[in-house]
Amino acid sequence: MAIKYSKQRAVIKEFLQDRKDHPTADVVYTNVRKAYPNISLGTVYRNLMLLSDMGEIQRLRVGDGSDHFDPNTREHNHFVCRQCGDVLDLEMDDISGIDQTAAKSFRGKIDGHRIYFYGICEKCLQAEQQNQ
Amino acid sequence: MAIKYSKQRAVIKEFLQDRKDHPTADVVYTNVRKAYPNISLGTVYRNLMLLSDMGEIQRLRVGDGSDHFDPNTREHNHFVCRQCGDVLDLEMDDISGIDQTAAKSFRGKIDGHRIYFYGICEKCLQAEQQNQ
DNA sequence: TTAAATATAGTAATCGTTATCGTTATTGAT
DNA sequence: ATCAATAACGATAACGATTACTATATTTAA
Repeated sequence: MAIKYSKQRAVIKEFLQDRKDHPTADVVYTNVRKAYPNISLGTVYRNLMLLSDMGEIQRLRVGDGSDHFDPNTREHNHFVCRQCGDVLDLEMDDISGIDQTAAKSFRGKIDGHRIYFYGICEKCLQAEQQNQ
Repeated sequence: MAIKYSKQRAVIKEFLQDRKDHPTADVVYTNVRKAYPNISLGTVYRNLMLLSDMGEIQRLRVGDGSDHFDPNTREHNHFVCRQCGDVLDLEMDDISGIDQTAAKSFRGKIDGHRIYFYGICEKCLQAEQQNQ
């Protein structure tokens, strides 16, 4: 099961690299389709999974019903807007110590975590002010 | 749209209270069915959502494909076992300050977060040792 | 006790994702 | 360059979790 090159996979990865948001499979599909009209949704899913498994991208399950994909595999946190649903990067002071903090009171092996912050994003806050 | 009492909702809530794990809708359904054989899956879903909306229970989207429900609405964190998929409570030192830490470098309004720790639970660790 | 409103069971529909399958593309060896 | 193997493709069906629909039953306040 050696991995072979595919143009489709290259295009999908390239598209992801250029986005600062964290698109869902469907968004990747509709966009990649513009340059590559007969790519199939299954191919998009298969490659997003493959890229995640290879550690070249990150799959985010933010809890809004569909998976989001992040080309940045560095450990970092995310913010989810309750209004528009956008998923944004959230750079912050290092809190990697929380795994140890958690381990203190837990009788299993902790090897990682995911944090999702929720609230209203800058864009929605501004729109809110305009409508008042 | 006032909320009316329903025996089904009471039974669902009661069942949840008695569980220390965090069952999915389907688990709630198959169990509640034993005492209440003709309850419908739709009713279980509707009431779990309703109870979440009313703030009487918590919906957890841990990223394993189905929602889990927690009768404990207090703010606390969770652990997800990579092996058996169990979702466990994880009591730990207060880290509620992370919302402020996150806010420092973010230009939106943060009003909460969810943290999921991942790893191998105690039960699976023990089973692992037995098989060696 | 009755009428309005809400909840139910049963079932169909929807949505995101995964699996299947016959065809096409990549790759390493000739 | 040609070939055979094998991985990837596009199209579409299947799947699992959740939501929507509808006719009937239950709750509730007057």
